[in-house]
Amino acid sequence: MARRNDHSRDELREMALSAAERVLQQEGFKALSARRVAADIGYSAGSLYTLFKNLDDLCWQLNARTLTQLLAELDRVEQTDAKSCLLAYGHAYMAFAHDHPARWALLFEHGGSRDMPTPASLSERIDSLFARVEVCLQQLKPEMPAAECALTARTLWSGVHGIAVLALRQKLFLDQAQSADKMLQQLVDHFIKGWLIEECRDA
Amino acid sequence: MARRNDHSRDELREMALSAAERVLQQEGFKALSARRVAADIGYSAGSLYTLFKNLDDLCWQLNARTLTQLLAELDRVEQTDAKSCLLAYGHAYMAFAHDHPARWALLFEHGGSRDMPTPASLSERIDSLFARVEVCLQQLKPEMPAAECALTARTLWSGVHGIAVLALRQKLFLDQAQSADKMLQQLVDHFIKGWLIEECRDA
DNA sequence: AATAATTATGAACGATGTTCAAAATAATGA
DNA sequence: TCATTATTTTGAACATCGTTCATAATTATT
Repeated sequence: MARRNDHSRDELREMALSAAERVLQQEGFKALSARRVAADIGYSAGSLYTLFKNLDDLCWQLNARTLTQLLAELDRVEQTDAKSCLLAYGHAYMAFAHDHPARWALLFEHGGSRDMPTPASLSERIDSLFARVEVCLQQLKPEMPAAECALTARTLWSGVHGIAVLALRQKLFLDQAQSADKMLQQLVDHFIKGWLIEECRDA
Repeated sequence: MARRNDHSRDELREMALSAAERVLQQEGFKALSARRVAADIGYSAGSLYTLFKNLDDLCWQLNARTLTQLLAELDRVEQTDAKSCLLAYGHAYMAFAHDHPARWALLFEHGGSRDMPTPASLSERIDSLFARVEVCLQQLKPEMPAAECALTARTLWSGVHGIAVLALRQKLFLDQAQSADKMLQQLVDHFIKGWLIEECRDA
């Protein structure tokens, strides 16, 4: 029953999001609740609804943060050769998924219910991710029209994403970890090769 | 408070699973609850716990049914040419995901929390799915060792899965529906081409 | 007909998301 | 300095959730 003014509104939002990330990381998706997050930052559950419209809103904002962090990881890639760069992106992507499974899963499993549209803050970041892939592809095929470039980038990256999903969810039933790396290598390798080679007969 | 014996135990389980599927299909994941399913078959919530260990158990059994239905869809493919067959599998897979979004999503989003292992009834069916892909690949490269075949099948199918995921979740931000089909075509086409061509210089 | 075995119930428990009147504090103006 | 206004935080309340379990109601068996 009080105003404490210990922190600004933005500080509180930041604290709440950090707490939510901590809960996700350490105790998984099922442990994430309004009361839990509120308790972790020393406030009551009702207070969260001053900072966020509802829990969905908190998740959207959380996802935006996750994506910026993921993009930052991708930007640590230093390969200049286009294909090596794509592979390094893939590795970074899968490493991120592996290191932050709950947050990464939330990225794709949240908001799946109804027509609820993905907020712009998210779609911008996703586009920015695809843009990095497009740059690599453009480098491999300079004369390629932009539309094809966008499509191809999404095809290739969907493949990388799919490997990450099934590996993380353990739906592959091979001998675990390094298979995923091999698969990534295979995917990028064969896809790029097949994409570049137009001569050499139509198989 | 009574025994009615209107239906056998197995009939009841069947009714409950069907009701759950109906709820998922018509009202989405968030509408699925023990009380809802029980009410839909004219029983009380507590009765469900005579039929299933808990809601997770119901979901596992539901997923097993979903997978058998998916496999049946795949078996309607009639292409004999290996590559056309793979493409047809891909189309069938994505059509299924499109037509049964909630049940399909449950297949991959359920049980993601902890070390809870995928039950054998599920992993068997998933293996059976991969087996179909392996047959096609084996046909394209008869001399290929089984281990490589298994890995390649999973790589290719992860790609198909990834396209389905991102298309369904609308994380691609192209002009929707037919892009997914183009992407599928692109993926299978380029991946297979790149996989088959070993001569023709190493790009 | 009496007894045993089964099956369905609904109340109960703790937990969830969310709302909102009230309470407590800070800011402001006198 | 004090009264007033504006802001912030609360905690109780509501409906819902998964789950358990003693008990009631019914069938099966003796």
